[in-house]
Amino acid sequence: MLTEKTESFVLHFGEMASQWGFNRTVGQILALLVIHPDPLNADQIASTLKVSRGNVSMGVKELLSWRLIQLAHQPGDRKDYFSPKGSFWEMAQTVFEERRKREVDPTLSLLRGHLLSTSENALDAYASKQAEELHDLLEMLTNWADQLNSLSASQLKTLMTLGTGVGKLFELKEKLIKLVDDNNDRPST
Amino acid sequence: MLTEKTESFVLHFGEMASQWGFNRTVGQILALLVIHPDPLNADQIASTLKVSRGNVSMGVKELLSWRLIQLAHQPGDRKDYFSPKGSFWEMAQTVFEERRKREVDPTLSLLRGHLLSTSENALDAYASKQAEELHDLLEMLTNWADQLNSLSASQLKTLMTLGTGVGKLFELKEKLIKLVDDNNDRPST
DNA sequence: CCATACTTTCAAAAATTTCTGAAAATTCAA
DNA sequence: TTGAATTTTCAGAAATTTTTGAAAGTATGG
Repeated sequence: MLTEKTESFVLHFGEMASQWGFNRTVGQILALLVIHPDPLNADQIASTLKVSRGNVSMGVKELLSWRLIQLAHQPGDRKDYFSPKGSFWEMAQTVFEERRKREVDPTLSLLRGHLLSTSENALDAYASKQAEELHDLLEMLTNWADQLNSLSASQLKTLMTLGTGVGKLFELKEKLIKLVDDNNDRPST
Repeated sequence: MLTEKTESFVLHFGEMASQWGFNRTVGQILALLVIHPDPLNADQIASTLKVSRGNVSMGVKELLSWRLIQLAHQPGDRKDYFSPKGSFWEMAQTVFEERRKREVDPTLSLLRGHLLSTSENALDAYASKQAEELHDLLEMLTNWADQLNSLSASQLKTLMTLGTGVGKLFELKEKLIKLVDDNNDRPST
């Protein structure tokens, strides 16, 4: 039995789930486990979310395969109990990494394939040029994402307490960019 | 008529499209326009992708509403011709920004709602604590994303030519973090 | 105006995804 | 072993999303 606030939280994350590569039930299960202080078993999840037992079994299996939740047992109870695994940040890191593997890496491979083969006509030549540009952008973005993703929870916490300090870091970065820009613009003067 | 390479590119982006909030046809249309050196009209798109005229009309309408493509006319031809609007980076910026508005901002609002209201019981108290933690993480991540998203194309290009220099920036950042960490850890020594 | 060229709309069909629930499989205490 | 408790599977049902294509709508040159 959920309070109104909690229910809205769970329903909202059900709706958001598809954006993150899960279906609604999977999102709701994760949300429920995250806002609940104690581990829950599959029957509790099913009755709370009003979905079938089989659906919970599938959802829980998927969340385990993403390593977003973990299994535990209560003494004297044969049921499986589930709880979130790691902090929000660790969960986000897991999802980012997995999605990069599933979606970005294959795209980069495809684009590299385009670069290797030579083009016989003008259409192909233009396509190759575009493929290269997209490849470079994607590679650059994934590099940045990897850097961010490699931050430990404690490093992130520090950054968060820094608050506007994060902005400061970017100001610094911009100065550096400007410096390089200027060098590039007048290499001969 | 697409070459094999170009066709694989278009089909791949059709598959990827759902990850970016579009349907397959919309992804294929955008990919086709991006890889093609000249603007195409709706009939050309429909016959190349082998989808109905109506489907192209819907897809093109959506891409226009996202400002990812633009409309132009050829002299002496009443048909509408379409071409991508802006660079890959500008398109990525557009999609990021729109998705933040549609997906992240509502989530932050919901979480803030949880923070405002007081909790009557232990379950609610725990839920509020979790909501706050997630809120702070999301807000921090969107701040970073906004900073990255605010880079101009030329700034980005400079960063790309820097190559491993990007890594250097992060090393610098880590030194700064460490500095603050150390101050926090022993405030009295 | 009108006729023609073109675009949009949208109800229904098709395709795809998700969910259910009964049956099969597994686990474990006795 | 056995059998009760529990989980998993998966074929079909339900829900949702996408696509089609014919009809309605719009614009333009004559």
